[in-house]
Amino acid sequence: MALTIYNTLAREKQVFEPIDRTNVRMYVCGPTVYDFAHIGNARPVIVFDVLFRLLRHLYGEKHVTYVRNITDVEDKIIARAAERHVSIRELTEGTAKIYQEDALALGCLKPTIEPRVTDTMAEIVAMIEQLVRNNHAYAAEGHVLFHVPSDPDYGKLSRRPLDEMIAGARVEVAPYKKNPMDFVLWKPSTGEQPGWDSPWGKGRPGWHIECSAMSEKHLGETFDIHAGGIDLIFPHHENEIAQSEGAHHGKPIANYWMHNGFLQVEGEKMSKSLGNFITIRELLAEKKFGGEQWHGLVLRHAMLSTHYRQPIDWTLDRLTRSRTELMDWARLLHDVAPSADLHEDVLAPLSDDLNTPAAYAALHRMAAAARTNQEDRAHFKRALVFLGLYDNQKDADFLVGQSVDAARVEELIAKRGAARKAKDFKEADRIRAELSSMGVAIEDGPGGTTWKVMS
RNA sequence: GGCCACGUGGCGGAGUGGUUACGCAACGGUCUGCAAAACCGUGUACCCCGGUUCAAUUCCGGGCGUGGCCUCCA
Repeated sequence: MALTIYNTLAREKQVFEPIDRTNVRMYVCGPTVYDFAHIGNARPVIVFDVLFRLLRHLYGEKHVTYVRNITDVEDKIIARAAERHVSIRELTEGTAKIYQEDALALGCLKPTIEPRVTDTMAEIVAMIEQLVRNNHAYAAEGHVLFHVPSDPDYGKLSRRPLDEMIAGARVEVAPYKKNPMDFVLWKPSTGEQPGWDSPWGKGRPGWHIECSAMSEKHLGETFDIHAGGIDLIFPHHENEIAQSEGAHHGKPIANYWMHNGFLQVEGEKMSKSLGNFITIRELLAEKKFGGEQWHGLVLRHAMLSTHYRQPIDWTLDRLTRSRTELMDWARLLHDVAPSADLHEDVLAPLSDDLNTPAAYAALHRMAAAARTNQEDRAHFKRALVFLGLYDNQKDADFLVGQSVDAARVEELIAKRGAARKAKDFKEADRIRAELSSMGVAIEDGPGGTTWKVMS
């Protein structure tokens, strides 16, 4: 089965052909750890985790290297640390830890490597020196800048003509820039600002160079897939290409570029000013969205119900439905042993540019079959586990922060059973209503009365 | 202002130059003390206007709407 990927560089779907089948390499731009990650940040984390899982399935677990960086040097970090009167280290360590916990709660596998900018400083300096030697960069007033006109291919990812960008530039151009488009590779640090020694004095890296340096360090000069949010296409990814390919004499940095679409909340742009800004942590642990807490796998299920390149509207309705469905599946699959092989009906749509909604159609067929057949249950469970959507939870586990007194429920069910036996249906219905008011639904089946928590 | 993406039935959401997924909700039925679950059945949608074509939701052009980038926000 051929894997096809929509390559932003080519603006078309292409058959994926790895450089080295025994070491397939992917890089995803991770967070700048100055604050909690929001739900929009969760999208690439989840989506490209599915890609990681798929590649591991296709090429073998030991033959895929997934790098997701943590950017722990950046001006927003400096500002935030000063605001809170904590050290930069304290801020970045704490934020990075929460990010990693969030990713785990969202059902994501740990990346192979999670490099930090602060551990990559020597490589960053070396790459900048190489760019200077290759006449792609110049030093000026303690800064080192990438000279955009030195790269005739500049703009090939975002497909923006240079002259147009310069014309549209709204920022004041720093006087030391040879060209308005030139961007910073290294900038001087003074006073309290974190800094590292370099040939250009004490300073710190610009925004884009860290990804070029970290990807080269861990994946080599050319690797297979580079991914991130669509808003990173310009300028971040464009500049990464310019840096890496400038340093490596034109060798491509990555063969395939993948970008996930944007997320909105209840039909509006998520922003602090609109008051609809929502972090992953708030969804998981606080009752801030719809007055409820949400299980990480419910969030994952909701996120994957739209194709990754489409815009997604993050709504309460979507989460509620995702939870209901997951609970239904859990009732079917709890304690079922998964089958060894992954069903082709799920694999095929995933292999078509991660078409998760089409894969979900297959899951629904499998769910229907699983209701009557043990073998189908095993296949269905295998598929859900593969997608990271299920890890043997009970249905009520997906109702976070709600608790039901199980002993009391069982007691009422027994009383109702006695009333039914005595044909006192009025009393039986009263007890049903009482349970219902507790949020418990009951079902009389051939094996007795079962109950579930209503979502 | 420039560039780009998206606009599918009540809702979510794939996909396709002709045979129109899938899920939720709704409605009808079987079953049930009543229900629920399960099962069976019902519902012909593709923003607007032109164009190409035997045929367009699908291709092209224009418009409208929503969003993104151009301003170190994924």
